[in-house]
Amino acid sequence: MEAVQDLPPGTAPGLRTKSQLQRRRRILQAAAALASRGGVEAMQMRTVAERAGVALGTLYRYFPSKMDLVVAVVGEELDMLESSIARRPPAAATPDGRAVDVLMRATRGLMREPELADALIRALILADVELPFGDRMAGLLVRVAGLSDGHATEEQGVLAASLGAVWVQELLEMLRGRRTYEDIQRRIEIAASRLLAEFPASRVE
Amino acid sequence: MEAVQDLPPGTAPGLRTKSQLQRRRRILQAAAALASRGGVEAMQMRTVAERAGVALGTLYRYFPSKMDLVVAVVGEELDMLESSIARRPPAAATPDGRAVDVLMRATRGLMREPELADALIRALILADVELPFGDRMAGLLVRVAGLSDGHATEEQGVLAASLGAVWVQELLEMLRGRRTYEDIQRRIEIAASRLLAEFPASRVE
DNA sequence: ACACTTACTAGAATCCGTTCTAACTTCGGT
DNA sequence: ACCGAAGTTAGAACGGATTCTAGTAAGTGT
Repeated sequence: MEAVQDLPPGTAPGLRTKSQLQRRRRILQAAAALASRGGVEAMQMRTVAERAGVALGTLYRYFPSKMDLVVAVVGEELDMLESSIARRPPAAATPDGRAVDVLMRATRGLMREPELADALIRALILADVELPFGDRMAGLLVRVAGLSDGHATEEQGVLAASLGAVWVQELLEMLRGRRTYEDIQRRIEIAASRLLAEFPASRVE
Repeated sequence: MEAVQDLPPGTAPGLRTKSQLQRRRRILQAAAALASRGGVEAMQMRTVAERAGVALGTLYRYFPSKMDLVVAVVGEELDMLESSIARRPPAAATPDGRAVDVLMRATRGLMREPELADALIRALILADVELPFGDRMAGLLVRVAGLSDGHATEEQGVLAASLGAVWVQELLEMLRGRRTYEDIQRRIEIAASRLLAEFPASRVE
């Protein structure tokens, strides 16, 4: 139930030897693979351990709880999203257009592995841990909406975070089978147009 | 993992005798009491059963899973919020003002029992069940924002639901200790002013 | 090489949600 | 008053996350 103090993203410190990095990698890989089909329930700690070729105790040394493991997996997915965005930045003309673009791209990515997505999103919401998720997503949106990374207004931050919250909620509804991709797109567009409309400038009609 | 088919809100059908209603009541009461301190983890099925003076099997007959139990408890809380609002409707002049009023009133209510709130919110978000929560809250917001209950635009519905999503997210952050009441108020106001600003009319500022 | 701290392993043990069993009650109809 | 269906009970049993234990391997400083 506690935070992952060690092993932050990137080249995780606290991992001295090469074999430890590899272990960590194997674990994350096994976890993601298992979750990809079967969802959370398929991703059992014993199974992950076994599949990663690691003792249960060791798994727990690397990830003190299942949640921590899930959070780490999500972190990797986010890394991928960010690099995808860096590779091919959203092209829309308006800030809200760009934000929608990014969110829908992420949505498509998640839809490709619904079980994984389900597991990840739920776990994230549940997480007691410092979740780099909401913040990271909000930061990403602020950035993408076209505000110089560092110095966003508080208001801008709040609005970006709000859009992120809406998105997460819509994803959950989708996972519950109550939204189609098109639903989400439409709804996110509506919310984004309100939340991220240009600040000082004109309002298109 | 499944929905509560029987026992909808109000006078729950499917409960023939008086003693069954009382059992149900005792269970819900015990559950809420346990969750009030100690949160979800304190609300263990065995404990609830014991404290309600009911066998474990019976508890499971009334509420097929812990989640169903939590959902029922939340339902009761929502009933209370709605009746509180009916008693003393929000007075603010603008739709977004009224929405903020309602949300902050709900926030205060939840803050009074943080452990309970934590348990309930998380469980709800997790729930596979048809959760009358998002919808109920969104409907409440639409209503309170001053749109004739029945015939809200799709856009209005989306916007109300969005504000609800933002609120839930902020609550979660609060429960994680990352927001104060004032934070939430400020942030909800910002989001609401964007999402629920008068539609055709002027924009202040 | 040696001692020592730290990491890893296999497996048992614990905790809690959930399911199952067998016997006992309660209720509605006759 | 009696019968069968449905509701209850105490308690055992099962499954999966998490914890604990004792012993083995690996890395570090001297």
